[in-house]
Amino acid sequence: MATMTDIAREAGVSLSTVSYALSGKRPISPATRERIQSAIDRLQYHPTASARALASQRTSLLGVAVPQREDVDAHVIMEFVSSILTASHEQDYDLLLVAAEDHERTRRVMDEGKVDALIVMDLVEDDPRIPSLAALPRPVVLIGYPQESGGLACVDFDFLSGAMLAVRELHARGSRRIGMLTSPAATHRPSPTYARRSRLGYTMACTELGIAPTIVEVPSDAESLGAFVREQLVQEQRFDALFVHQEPALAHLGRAFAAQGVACPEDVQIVAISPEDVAVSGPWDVSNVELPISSIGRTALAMLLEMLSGPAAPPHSRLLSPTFTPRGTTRA
Amino acid sequence: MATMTDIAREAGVSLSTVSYALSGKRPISPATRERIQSAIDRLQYHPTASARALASQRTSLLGVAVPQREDVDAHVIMEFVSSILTASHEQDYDLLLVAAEDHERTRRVMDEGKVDALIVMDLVEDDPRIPSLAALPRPVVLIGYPQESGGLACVDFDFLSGAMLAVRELHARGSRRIGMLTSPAATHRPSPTYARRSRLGYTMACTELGIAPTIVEVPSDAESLGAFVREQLVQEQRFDALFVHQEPALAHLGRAFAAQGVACPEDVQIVAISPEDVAVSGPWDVSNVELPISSIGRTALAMLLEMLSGPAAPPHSRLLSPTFTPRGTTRA
DNA sequence: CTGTTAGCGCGTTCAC
DNA sequence: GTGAACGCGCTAACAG
Repeated sequence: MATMTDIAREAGVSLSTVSYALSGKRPISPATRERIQSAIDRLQYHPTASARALASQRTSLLGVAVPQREDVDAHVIMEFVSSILTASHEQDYDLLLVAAEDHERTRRVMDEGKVDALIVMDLVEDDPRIPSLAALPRPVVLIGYPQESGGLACVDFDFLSGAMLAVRELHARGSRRIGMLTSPAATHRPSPTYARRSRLGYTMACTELGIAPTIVEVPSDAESLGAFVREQLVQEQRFDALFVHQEPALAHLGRAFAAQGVACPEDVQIVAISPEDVAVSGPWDVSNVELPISSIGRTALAMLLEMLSGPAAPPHSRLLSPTFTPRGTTRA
Repeated sequence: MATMTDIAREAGVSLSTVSYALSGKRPISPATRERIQSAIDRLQYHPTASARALASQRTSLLGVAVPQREDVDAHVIMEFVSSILTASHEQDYDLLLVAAEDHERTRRVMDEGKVDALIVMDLVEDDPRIPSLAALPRPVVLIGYPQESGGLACVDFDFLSGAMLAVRELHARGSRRIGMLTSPAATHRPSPTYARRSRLGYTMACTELGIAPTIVEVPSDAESLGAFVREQLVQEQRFDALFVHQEPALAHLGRAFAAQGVACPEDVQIVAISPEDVAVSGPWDVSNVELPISSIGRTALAMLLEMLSGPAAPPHSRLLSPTFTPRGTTRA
């Protein structure tokens, strides 16, 4: 491997001249610049990352803690990672992956200066990692919005506003018995930070509109959802609209509607919070409040880079605003 | 940030003693070992990764080139990454992610010594990156088995043997008109390295068994597969068994069978090549030849580490042997 | 068993 | 505009 010294010798100049020619931090005469470049090409020179990192105190690497638990949607994780990866390459950073479950390792990666900053995905309420992350000397951004973030920067979708928007849209389209469908709250396991927020937003919107909130928790399998449709929609006719915050339920719900003759949007309107692709991939095209995965990823990265540039802005959270997209499951 | 020099002073020993105490490359008396450890704790010392990398010529980082194209299954990619991540952590390596599409960057990461070795996923036939990868001075392992691998190490599932196994199992269970169902060969786009191999295995097995091979190419949407079932299975009764190498088709196929009254496994038996989770996630439980994603990932990592340890074994490929799991779509 | 010393390759002062 | 010198924090000979 050729070093800068080799280039200097080969080009007949001094070491620092090569350095300045490469960094551009000082004007270099076109002539020597030329000879240096040709030496670089000839010797196949590439700056050594670790030497550069040692001298400059920056690695051009960003850490990303990715969850590996079975119960988080691999597609969503992949889209987060992918958006962050693309954005970081644009800023000339590479990504260092660590398993979120291995928090010891996540810490080490920061402590040893393997990365310049860190993004942590899949935060949960009362996440035990928060104090430890807050104590780190380098920038950290959380994806998720825990109630107690320990002063850490957070980026997430604004689930509260999103839920309110969904309810208002259903209300504006004539529905008055608007239920919320969601997964059973896991009291034992840690709960994602968004679970509480969407419920709260739903309840607030109902209160604001003067209608009674009803949160229905149903497991995400076909049988449970079939039973829900039969009992609560067909027999009791309890709801004329559903706000669904439960992505895996959407497809089953659509089939249950079809099987049991529930007309949508005539009998029951539906608005979901979901990424666009799951809204349109099932048996029907679901009107939704968009969950902007890629935007969250890009925003998290942008925030991290701002923090790296300098402690300009005080620590804060960014919650992405909701947008509603009417599709086949709501009336005009 | 405390440095090793600080520790040495604090513990009243020499710099190298600290280094050796940490690396364990030299016996240290329990007494001084103790004082060093206490100094480390007291000063919150952590070795600096870049300095260590510069001096030791190894980064403890492995590169992984991940594809981001829409047409590769995010789940599969995620499972590859996840298995490699877990395995590398076990060997005390971290993973550096690069976008496979950005091959320029992939090269740079190797050339600048940001990683010790590289895994490249999602190889295609005549992959243009192969010559460039083969010229790299550090170990490279491909996931995939291109016809011309340029002497690079490859790891993949043995699709040829897998297809043969599938056909034999169907034949052993009484089927004689065994068709192969797969995605249309994209003549324009690059084709994954496994497409040809499973077709070849299917054809070879048929020949071996003295039956006529028929490869049917159907797009993976519900309509196309419905039409296929109606025309070729219900009307023509062309096949009494299908070997399916087309994961996204399985669920649609199951629903089409149900809708059109094709009895499985009575009328038509089915064996797929697929990961277990997709085999059992659809409307039926499909007998399958397992596509062992995690094993491929772990094997690729193991191979990389062997290459890093020393050029013991000559360059070679590893193809994982198929296993058949009977489920609901084959007879006893 | 422990100290001393010279690099690893690059960044950044200084004087020339 | 250019060259020499030192430091980043750690590793690994080479002594003792």
